[in-house]
Amino acid sequence: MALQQDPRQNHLLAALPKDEYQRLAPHLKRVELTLGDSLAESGKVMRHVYFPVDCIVSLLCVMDDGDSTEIAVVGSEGIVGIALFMGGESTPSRAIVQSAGSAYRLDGQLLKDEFDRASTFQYLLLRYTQALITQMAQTAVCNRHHSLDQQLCRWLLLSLDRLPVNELVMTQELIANMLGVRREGVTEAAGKLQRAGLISYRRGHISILDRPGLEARVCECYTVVRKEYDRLLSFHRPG
Amino acid sequence: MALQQDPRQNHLLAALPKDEYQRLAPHLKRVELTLGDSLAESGKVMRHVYFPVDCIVSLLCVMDDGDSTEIAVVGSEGIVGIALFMGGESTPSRAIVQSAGSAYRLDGQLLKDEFDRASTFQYLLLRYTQALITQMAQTAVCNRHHSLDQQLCRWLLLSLDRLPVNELVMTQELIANMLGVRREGVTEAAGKLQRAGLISYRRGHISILDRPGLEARVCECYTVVRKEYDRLLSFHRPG
DNA sequence: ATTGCTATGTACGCCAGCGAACGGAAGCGA
DNA sequence: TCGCTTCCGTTCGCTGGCGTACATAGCAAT
Repeated sequence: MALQQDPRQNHLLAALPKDEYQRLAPHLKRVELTLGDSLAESGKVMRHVYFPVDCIVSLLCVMDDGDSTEIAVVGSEGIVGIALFMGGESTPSRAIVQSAGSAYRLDGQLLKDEFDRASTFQYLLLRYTQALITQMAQTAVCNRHHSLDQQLCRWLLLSLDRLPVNELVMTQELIANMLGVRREGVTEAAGKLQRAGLISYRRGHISILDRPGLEARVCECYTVVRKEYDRLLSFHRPG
Repeated sequence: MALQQDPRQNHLLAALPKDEYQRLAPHLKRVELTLGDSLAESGKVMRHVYFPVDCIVSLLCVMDDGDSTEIAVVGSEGIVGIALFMGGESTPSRAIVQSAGSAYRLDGQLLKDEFDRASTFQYLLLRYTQALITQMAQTAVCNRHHSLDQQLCRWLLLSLDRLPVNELVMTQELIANMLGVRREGVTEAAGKLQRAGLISYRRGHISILDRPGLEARVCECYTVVRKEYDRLLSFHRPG
């Protein structure tokens, strides 16, 4: 159905006034992304940005020894490729598809041109970037102060907020990569949540059974990020 | 002497073309900052931005239980108050003076006006913000993967890069607050560095004796941030 | 159904950093 | 000079997460 093909399922695109959107629309190309796809590599100049509609993209810092840590996630509320309008054209982090789905791709130069019109688009992208900064800052704090259990809750909730369904396709191994911890640690933490009846796990599929229960366990980091996203990004879809 | 009073000791101001600088100059007010001064409080709307010249400002996330963690530091290469041009007007983090010195203060509305001219100023501020993002991301990674010893090295080097001298006035208690660890942990880590002849500690004063030695011990996080700052912020002072 | 791979569960020793408690010493002010 | 405050050093037991190793169990392809 038509709605399924609407770029305006992405919140940033949805918030654009008509004229700005119509300038961009012809250049938005729908792309299907599958788990593990890379949208940006460390230090590599980016040629496009991506507006997710129903996928989730992780921003990961990768270390010399191969260990990685997720520093933020992006879903339909955002955009992948902020370095293009911030001016750096690349970042030291990678962008990896964490949950398969669709996105709309836009050429980097067109993005910059529209950004430089000092339009609503610029306003939206900058506010979004500030929200993203908050997420990264809170990730740093959480890494320092909170238990793996709580971090897993935070991670699950952040992912759920960006998905239309209550299930995510994700192995414990992958979650461990995201959080930058051991796989065994995730097994144990997930086991606790499962025994508490909050989630149900089966071979690469996590179902959330009791979201309020998760929210009761999660550390404040999730709430801080959530509120800041609401505050900064609660613009209305224009007529 | 006159140079001491030059706002262009701040690199961002220094990089402005003449006309843009002259629009701002009359509104830049020099302020003396002392250790512990707060330039921004969590959630509070900011009225000014600050361009440090020889002080260091820490951006801290404070948790409900009072624990805090530094997510980035700002010196003469940057600006405190990015939320003002990013659009949010406030952030969930605090900005605290970590090393006393001077800065130039600018009214938030004037900043926004100049930013919205889509001028060099905007270009510089956005690039700086991207560098800051890298610092925050790398802080998150470092918090996850590296030992307190290495983090202390990283912290010392990041601070040194922003100071004209080889000594910092800083108690171990404060460093612990910044890093989000116990004071005893800092004592131990600093003791190792001292025994290795890299630093010398005396009651609130740290002298760096062997900077290459520190660089040899520090984790890659420092290097990544350093390189990204160099890459993004190596613009020339215009005639 | 069998095979084989991948995902998950569990166990064990290890260590960095935590929390708490205390002693000593450097500096400051009276 | 004395006394008080702040800062630094050290200890001890504890625990969360690490590294390693191995055992089971879904799922898919043959």
